[in-house]
Amino acid sequence: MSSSSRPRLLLVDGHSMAYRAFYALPAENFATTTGQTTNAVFGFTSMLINLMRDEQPTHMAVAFDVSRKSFRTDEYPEYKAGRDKTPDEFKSQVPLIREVLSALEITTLEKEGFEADDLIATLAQQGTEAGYEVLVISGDRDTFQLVNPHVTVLYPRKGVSDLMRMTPDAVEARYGVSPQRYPDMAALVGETSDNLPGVPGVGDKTAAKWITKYGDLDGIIAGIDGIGGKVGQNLRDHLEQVMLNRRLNALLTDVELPQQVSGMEVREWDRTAVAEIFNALEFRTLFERLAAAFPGEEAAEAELEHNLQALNPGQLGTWLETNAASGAAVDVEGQTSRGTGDAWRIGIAASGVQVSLDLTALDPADEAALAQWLGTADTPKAVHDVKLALLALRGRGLELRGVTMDTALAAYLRFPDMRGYALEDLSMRHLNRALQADEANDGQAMLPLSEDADAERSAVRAQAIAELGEVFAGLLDDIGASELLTDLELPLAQVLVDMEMAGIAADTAYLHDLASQFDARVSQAANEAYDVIGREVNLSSPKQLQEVLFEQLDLPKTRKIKTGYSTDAASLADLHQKTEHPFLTYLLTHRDVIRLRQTVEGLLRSVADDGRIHTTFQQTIAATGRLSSTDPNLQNIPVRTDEGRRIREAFVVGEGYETLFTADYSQIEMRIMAHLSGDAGLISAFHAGEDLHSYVGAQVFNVDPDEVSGAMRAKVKAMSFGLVYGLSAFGLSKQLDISAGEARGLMDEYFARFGGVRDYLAGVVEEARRTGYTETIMGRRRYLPDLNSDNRQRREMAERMALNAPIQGSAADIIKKAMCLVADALTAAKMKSRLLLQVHDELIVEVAPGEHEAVEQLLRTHMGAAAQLSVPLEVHVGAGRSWHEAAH
DNA sequence: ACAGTGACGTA
DNA sequence: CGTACGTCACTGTT
Repeated sequence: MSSSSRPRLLLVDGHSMAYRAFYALPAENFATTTGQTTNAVFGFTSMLINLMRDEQPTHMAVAFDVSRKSFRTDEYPEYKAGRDKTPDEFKSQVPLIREVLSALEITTLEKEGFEADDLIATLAQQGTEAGYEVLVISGDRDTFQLVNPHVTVLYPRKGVSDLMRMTPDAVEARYGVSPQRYPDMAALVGETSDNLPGVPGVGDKTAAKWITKYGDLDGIIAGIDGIGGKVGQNLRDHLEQVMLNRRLNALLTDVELPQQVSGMEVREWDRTAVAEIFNALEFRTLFERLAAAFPGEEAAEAELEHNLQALNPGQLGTWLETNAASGAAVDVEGQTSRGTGDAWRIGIAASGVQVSLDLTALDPADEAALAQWLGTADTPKAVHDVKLALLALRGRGLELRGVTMDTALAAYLRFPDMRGYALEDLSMRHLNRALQADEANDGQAMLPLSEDADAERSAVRAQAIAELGEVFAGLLDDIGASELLTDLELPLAQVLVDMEMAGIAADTAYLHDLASQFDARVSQAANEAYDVIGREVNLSSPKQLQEVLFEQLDLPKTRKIKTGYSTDAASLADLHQKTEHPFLTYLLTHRDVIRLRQTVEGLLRSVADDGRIHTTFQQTIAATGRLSSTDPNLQNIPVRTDEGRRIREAFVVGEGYETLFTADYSQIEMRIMAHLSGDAGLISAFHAGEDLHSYVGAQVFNVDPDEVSGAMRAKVKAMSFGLVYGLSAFGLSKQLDISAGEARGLMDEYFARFGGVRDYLAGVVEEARRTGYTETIMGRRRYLPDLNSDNRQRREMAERMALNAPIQGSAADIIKKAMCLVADALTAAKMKSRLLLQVHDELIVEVAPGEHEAVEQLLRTHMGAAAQLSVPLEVHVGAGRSWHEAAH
C-alpha cells in the first residue's frame, strides 16, 4: 500500500465527541478538588491521545459547532429540535477542552451558520484532493457519506474508546449501500436525533433494497409509481419530507475556511502549557501517555542530559573562570533547621557542563576559588530555594551573592496555589525530565550510594535548575512578575535568613513558671468537670465529649459536623447560655487553659541553646503572598485575652540590646481597599485621620462622628472587616447575631455611602472571572479557575478568594517591601539593631543601645514609603522590654 | 507511623 | 454561608 507514505489528516467533531465522553464517564469520578467537573475533558483528551498514538496523524484539526443555529435550522426550524437542553456541567467543560487543544497546538475550527461536520466535510475533500489519507472522528452518522478509499470515519460504538472503522466496505457491509448512497438511505429512514422523520415502515433493509433496485434516491423518485404496497404509498405521502431530509443531511464540502490543511500539521506541543492545564485539571496520568503518543519525544522518565566533569584538586578556579564567569546554576545540598544550617555538597552547572564538590573535603585552593565565586554579586546565579541555600552555605562559612533566579520562588509566583515546589516535580512538569534514572531499571541503585552517585545527583540537579531557570524567567516575564522576583522575593530571602538566624530571646524561667501555673489550672478545671459528671473522660476528645454532652447529659444538639455534633467553643458557649450546665463552665475553662499550656510548652521545646527561639519563615506557602511561620509558629502567639497576652511577656529583648520595638501598619487592609476602590469617602476617611470605624459609622448611620455608639461602631467594624473577606449578608448576620434582614439593610446602607467599594468588589470578581486571575498592587497574581465552576459552593468560595486575594496580597507585598527597605537602611546606617519577626502587618525589631530614636524614625520612614497609595500608610511604633510591653 | 479531622491561635 | 495560615490531640487505619 502506498497509503502509508501519504500524509495523514485527522479531523475530529469536537462537540459530538466531547458529548459522548460526557455521558461515557461518570461525572462524580471526575471533578477537581475545587469542584470543576472534568469527565468530558478527560474522556476527550484521552481519546485524542489514543488517536494520536494509534493513527500517527501528520495533520489534525478539531471542529466545533458555534451554536445550534445553522443554514439547516433556517430551512427547517425543527432541525435537531426536541433535544434535551445541554447540561451546564457539560457546557463548562467546552472551554477547558479548547484550552487543552490550544496547549497541544491543535487547530480548532468553527464557523457561524455551519455545523462542525460541514467543516469536516470541506476539509476531508480538500485533504483528499491534496493527497492526504483522511480520518474523520464523529458521532454523527451523516459523516458516512464522506467515506471513500482515502477517507475513513471512526464512529464510536460505545463511549469514546471503542471506535468502529467505517471504510467503504464497512459501510456497505453494515447498511447494504455504498457510502455515497448512505444519505439517500438516511433520508428515507429518517434520523430521530436530528428530528427528521422518515417514511413510516421503511427501515435500513427496505431503503437498501430500493436503492439497489433504482440506483439512488432520484431513481427511486423517478420510479416511485412502480413501488407497491403500504410502504409505497407511505413513500408517496412523505416524499416531501424525504427530499427535505436529503437536503439537510448533505454535508457541505465548499465552506470557506481561513485555515489550510497544510497548516494543520501536528506540532511540538507546549509542555509548560500542557502541564499547566493538566495540573489545573488534576490529570495525573495523561501527561505521560501524551508524551508516549508522540514519536520522537523522549518519555517523561528520561533523565536530564548532563555532563559531569571530574576535577583534580586545585582546578576549580580555572573551571569557574572558563565556564561560570558569566553565571551558573547552583545546587546546594544541605539542611537547615531553626536558624542554622549546613551544606555538604554543591553542584554547579554552567555552559552545559557540571561539576560537583564535596564541601567537607575541599582542597584549600578550590575552597578559596569557590568562596570567591559564590560571593561575587556580579556573577548571576540560579538556585532552587535561595533561603535554604543561604542558610546552609552560611553554616559552612560561605556567602552566596548574586542570586538572580530561584526556581522555587519563581514557580511560587507563577503558580501560587501549588502544594509544593520540589525540584523533582518542577523538572518533571516543566522539563519533562526525571532527576533520577528509574531505579527499577538501574541495578546501580541497589548498590550503596557512592561518591560518584552523589556527584552525579548534584550535577543533574544543578542542570535542572539551569534549565528551569530559563523556563521560569520566560514564564514570569509573560505575566509581568519578573520584578516581583528580582526586587522583592529574592532580596527578602536574605532578610528572612538574617531574621531566622537572629531569633528572638525567650525568658525561659518565666515560661516554665507560666507552664506550671497553666498546668495547675488545667488539672483543677478537669477535676471539677469530672466531679460534675461523676467520671473521668478525655476532655480533649471531641468523640468522648459528644457522648457526655448529648447522651449522658442529654443537652440540646449543636451544629452538625461530619462526625456528629460540634463541640467547638461557639457551640459550647451557646449551650452554656441555654442550659447553664456547670460541666460546660469547667470544660470551657479547661479548653482555654490547656491551649495556653500547650502553647507555652511548645515554645519551651523550641528554645535553642542560645536562649532564643528561631522560627522558620516559609516564603512559598500562602497563595496570597503572605509569609508563614513554622517550627514554632510565631505568627499566632495569643494576644486577644489577658491570659494569652502573658505569653508575650516571655519574648524579651536579648543581651546586648536595649529594647524591642513593634511597628505595625494601622488598618492596612482597609487602606488598600480605599486605594484599590478609589472610593472618595473611604479615602477622605483616612486623610481626615480620625478613627476609621467611627467615621464609617457616622456615614452609615447618618450621625455626627461623636454620636456613633459602641454598637454602631461594632457593626460597621464587622462589616468593614467582612468586606475584606468577601462577606455575605448571612455571614454578617451570624457574626453580629442580628437578623439577615438587618444585616442586609446594614450592607445596603454601607454600600450607599461607599459605592466605590461596592463597584470595586463587583469589578474584581468580574475581571477575575474573565482573565482567570486577580492581581495585587505589585502584580502578584492568583489564579482562580473555580470562578467558572458549575459547583455553586466552589464558585462562591473562589469569589471570596478573588475579593480577598488582592487586598491580603497587596498588604503582603507592602510589608515585604518594607522589610527589604528597613533591612537595607539598617545596614546602610551601620546600625546593630535588627529585624526579628514579621506578623503580617507588624515587624518586631531588636534595638541596640543608642539607636532607639534613629530606628523608630527609620521604621516610620521606610514602612511608610513601601508603597505609594492614595491614602497614607500609618505606622504605629511601640517599645518595651518584652513583646507584650512593646505592643502598648 | 501516617492521614484525616476538629479545634483554635494569629492577621 | 468570611480570607490566609500552623499546631496539637485524637482517632482510625496501615
